[in-house]
Amino acid sequence: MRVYDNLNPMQQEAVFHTEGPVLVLAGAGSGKTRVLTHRAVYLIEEKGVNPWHVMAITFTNKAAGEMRERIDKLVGYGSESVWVSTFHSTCVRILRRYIDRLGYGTNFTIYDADDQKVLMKDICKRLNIDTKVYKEKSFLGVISSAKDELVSPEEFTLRAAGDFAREKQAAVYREYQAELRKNNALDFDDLIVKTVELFQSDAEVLENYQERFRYIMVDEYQDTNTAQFYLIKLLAGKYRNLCVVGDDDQSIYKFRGANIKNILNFEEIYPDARVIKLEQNYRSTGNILSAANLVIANNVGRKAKELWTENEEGEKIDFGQYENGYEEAEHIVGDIQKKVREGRYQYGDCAILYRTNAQSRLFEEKFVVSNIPYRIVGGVNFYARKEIKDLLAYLKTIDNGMDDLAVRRIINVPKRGIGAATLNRVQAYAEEQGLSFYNALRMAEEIPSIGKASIKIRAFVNFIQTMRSKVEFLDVSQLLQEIIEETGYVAELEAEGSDEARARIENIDELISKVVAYEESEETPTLGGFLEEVALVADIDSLQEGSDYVVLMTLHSAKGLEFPNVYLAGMEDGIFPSYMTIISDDPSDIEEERRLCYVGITRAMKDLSITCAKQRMIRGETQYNKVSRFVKEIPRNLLGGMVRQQETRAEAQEPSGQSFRQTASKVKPVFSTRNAYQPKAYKSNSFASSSTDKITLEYTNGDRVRHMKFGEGTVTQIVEGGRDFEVTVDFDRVGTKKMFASFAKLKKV
DNA sequence: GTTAGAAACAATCCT
DNA sequence: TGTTTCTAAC
Repeated sequence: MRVYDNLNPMQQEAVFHTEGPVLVLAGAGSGKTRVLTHRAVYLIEEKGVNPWHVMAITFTNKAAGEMRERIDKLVGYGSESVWVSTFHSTCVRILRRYIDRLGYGTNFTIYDADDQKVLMKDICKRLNIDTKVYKEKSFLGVISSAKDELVSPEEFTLRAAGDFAREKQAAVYREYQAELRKNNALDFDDLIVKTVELFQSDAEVLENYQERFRYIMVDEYQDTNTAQFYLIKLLAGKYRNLCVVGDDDQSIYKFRGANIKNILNFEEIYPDARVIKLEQNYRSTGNILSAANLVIANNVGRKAKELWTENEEGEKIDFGQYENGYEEAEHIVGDIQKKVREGRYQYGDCAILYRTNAQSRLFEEKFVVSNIPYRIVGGVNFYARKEIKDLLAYLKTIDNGMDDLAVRRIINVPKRGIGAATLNRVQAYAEEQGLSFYNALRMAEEIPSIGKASIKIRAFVNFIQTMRSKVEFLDVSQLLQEIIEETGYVAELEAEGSDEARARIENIDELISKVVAYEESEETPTLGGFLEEVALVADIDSLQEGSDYVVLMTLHSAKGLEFPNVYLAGMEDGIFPSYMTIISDDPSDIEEERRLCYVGITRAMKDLSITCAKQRMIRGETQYNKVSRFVKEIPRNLLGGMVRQQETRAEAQEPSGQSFRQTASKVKPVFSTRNAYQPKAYKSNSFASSSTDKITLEYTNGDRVRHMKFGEGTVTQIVEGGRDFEVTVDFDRVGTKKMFASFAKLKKV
């Protein structure tokens, strides 16, 4: 029992109590992942449970990957049969096997937010809905919430009777669902909903999985929505060995349908549940933890618990208010630079957290100019970029001919001279004949009044048919290469020659390497398998530990992570808590923001800095914001830095006509970096790349190279340092800069 | 049918 | 400020 000796008594109880329902209320940094992994190990090694019967379910691939790794390390034999997966991947796996019992094809496609929007637009047009009055997005929101709550189109319709607006939504929902079925596609929410439907309608399938998953563990239980709740309830229905781990204080996904009652009422649904609280925090210093406790204490209706730690008090929390967002960013970047220079931290120890993705831009500019390696998590997903979606649409079309959306996306990309008028005729014909869009294309010659366009369509169809016939013989990567060749997609971009086109080509190269990586990681790689993986990756999944770059992300993305040195930026009323929650008439909205703040504070291990700005540009307008109310909930004695004067201070003054640079010096505290803010030279076009390949340089001393931001220049020096190169370049426009090759992405010209 | 430039418009957070 | 949609001219 050696492994378990490192656990504290509460953790041990959670690990050893294997039979029946268990609720583990695990505060931030209290070692819940350790509990989960050790529990899996205990089941297998001490209780003799077949690994095959053990399931651990999470929300992100990253969390699942970490858990898998740790279980593999601890379990001697058979750990690979433990089912460790996310909710969505789990459901996809089940549906790929059995969804034909619900009348879908098992090669269904998964629609992302973009696809949903395109589809919805189409539906609104068809139902004669004025999208100026009723927005597509609001319909999608309504549908998504309905699905989170397991409300079917039929039930929605019943409930809507008598209410004009609701009836309209019901009609849209019905149409939307019918269209998905026609395209043999599922949206994200459907993955869960359809699995629950399957279990409810097919006792044989349910029984099959109940038998398999005799011991179930659920991570981040406070984030589950109603559909996920039923999914778990059904699965655990037979053996009832269900262990859920969560923290009501970290419930921050109400907007996504998370139902906090799932965790708050667990004991009512499972009266025999054992409840275990983990309250010792191993992550943060005393000061940081006190701040977190005092902030969250302002919420009402929580499960009583208070974190404590044996760690030392540590540094005070550094607070600073700055004139504007630029100075805030400058200070933070300067502070990181300083701490790294002093050897206190590496770049990889530092994280900047903010409320909205838009806030990342200012930091990015500073990092680029300062030549500090950084990585932004979130924002536009790699797989949502135009060029990537185009190529994926080709693969999808080859994989599933019923996915009209994919076909429409690429039929005229690259330009084939097939225009809207022609497509409308094809569409009409398809509807008339009850064909899918693609099948209508195949019969182009039959379609009246389509004329010469049918020749162009024929060429496209032939291409797709040829590719389909090759699926069996070619690897996915070969398939992709051939698509790129035959369509001339990259060639067209090369011809264009703009910076943007070059960036796109880089992305396409990265897509190719991702395909190759997929083929290497999988025993039996398939086209469908790749598309599936792509549909389910989140940006956070690609964050790898041990890489030395500063990480920037939203507070939401940061949940579950920890960093030695954390910055909470933009702590202003109106930003955090957000404007939306301040004007909301539901007071619980503010509480959710406060929980988000709690999550943010508890990410920090040793150093925490809180910053805000007096004025800030939001969508071209200057806003003047007060210091966040959450900051005021932290007592002064825990704060260091330039604090005090701010609290009594009234609103910021009128903006003078001066530029930011000039007003800067008078308020700028501590670390005034020498380089004043430089206006950006070009449109920022940096793409954070996740490739980890060992780099080789395509240029040497004296070569001409191009940098995304600095333009062209001449290489004057290359110094090898570890697994990277430090390159010195004399740029035509901005002078000499030193940078790391892996980060600067220099291109030989 | 395609393109570029102008006008309109937008309010977090995400698997 | 940044992105999407509309319009007009090729």
